Amino acid sequence: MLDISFIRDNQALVETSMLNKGEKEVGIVADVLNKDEEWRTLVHKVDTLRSESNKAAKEIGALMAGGKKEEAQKIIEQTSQAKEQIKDIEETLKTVANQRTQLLLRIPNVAHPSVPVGATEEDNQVYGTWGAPSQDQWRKAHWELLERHGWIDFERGVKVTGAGFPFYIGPLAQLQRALISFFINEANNAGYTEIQAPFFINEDSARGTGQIPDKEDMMYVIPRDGFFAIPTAEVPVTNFHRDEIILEDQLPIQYVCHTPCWRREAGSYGKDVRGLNRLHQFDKVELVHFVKPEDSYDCLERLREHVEQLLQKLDLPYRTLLMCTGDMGFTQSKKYDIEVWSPGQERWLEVSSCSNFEAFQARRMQLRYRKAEKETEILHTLNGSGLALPRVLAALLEAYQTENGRIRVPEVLKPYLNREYL
RNA sequence: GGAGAGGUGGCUGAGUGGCUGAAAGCGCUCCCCUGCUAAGGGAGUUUACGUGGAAACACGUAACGAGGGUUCGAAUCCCUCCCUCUCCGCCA
Repeated sequence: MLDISFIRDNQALVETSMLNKGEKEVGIVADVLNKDEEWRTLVHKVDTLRSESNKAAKEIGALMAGGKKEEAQKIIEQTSQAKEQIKDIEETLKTVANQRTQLLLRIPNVAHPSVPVGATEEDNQVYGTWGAPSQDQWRKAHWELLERHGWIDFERGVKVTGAGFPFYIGPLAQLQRALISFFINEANNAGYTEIQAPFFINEDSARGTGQIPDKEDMMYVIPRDGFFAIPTAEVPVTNFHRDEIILEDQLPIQYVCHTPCWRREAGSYGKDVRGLNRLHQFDKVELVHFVKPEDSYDCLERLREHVEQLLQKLDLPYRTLLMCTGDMGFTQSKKYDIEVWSPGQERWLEVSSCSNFEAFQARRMQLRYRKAEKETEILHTLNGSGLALPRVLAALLEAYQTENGRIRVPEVLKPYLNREYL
């Protein structure tokens, strides 16, 4: 969420920024300012009344101690009215405060000036490309390869769980495990701390990173215990430091975390869901940063470079998109998507997005750091996939297939797999 | 899951109705003293919000696991929930 005083000082900017992100209900900016005004008036009122009643209570205490019961009784009678008034105001204050935050939570993060203004994915900028996408006609789509080798079992996945929950078998399972190790090792070498996180999160955590109230439908729910299955490791890892004050000299903090991710993907059916393109459960290695505000945009570039270099080492052609305002999402202020070339399908597959959230998540989470001068400030959070496994698997299988249908092992994975072919 | 104990500031740990945002100790910061070192003295040291202020800061309110309640007044009493520990049960 945004800082209310920032909204107060920059109403027009927040409104245009909302429109740029395709959020049409600009009226809520004015609404939140009105609510805030109302809220502050009430706070002032109730604080004054409480102050008076605190004073009275002290007087009563003093009188009682002095044995002057009657005088005390008099004051008690006088204050009983004020007490009711306080209760009333507290009641409305609670509602108003609630409405105020609800509105605040509906205002999206403001995009960085360097972000192109645009409505749809058409308006995303190609930030860079690497490698030469193969156009070989003979290349098969990964699902054909997997089927031929019997390395994936969708049918039994349906039997055991449902659509979108396949079994990975033999070499495919090994390949995925090798990739996970490779990604984590690369991150370790780049200074990330490896961390393993819970796969379920509670409501506060979901709110902290912005999954609710915006995107609750994407998550699987475990109602009996009030948990959500994580849609990405971003949620538990970012919430790791929720409600904390981190000392300045401990920053930056960077974590790498491998988890499965669960997404309901409600309403997404069609051709792009074939094979490994879109699943309800998939593995991902996630990179999460906590940095000082002044460092966050440098950090975003380093994060992007790290992720790109993973694909370079795997020798998989990719392109990097700078997402436009309309396509980048509620919580981000700037975001890159990295898409790997899938030569069997002849299309780009998104395998990572690297985002700067600035203080948007951290403010919700009360995640601060203490500066040397002792005052505290909300810090900035970033994250990026490094990388999402199934689509990397898809691109890799297609890119490393031979004409006779075998799959070569990429050079950097040989230490993990100890062979030439899968 | 059952029984019991407990949750207080960066840490340890007092505190069973008012003088406690919180004793004491430790830690930390600043200052003084000390010709090095050890030691000593003094001051400070939670957070959020509101109001005023350019700021320093001042004032007010709230917070002693969370949420309700009793009371003129609650860290202290009552209720619900969460969490931790010990024992039992159950298990990777």
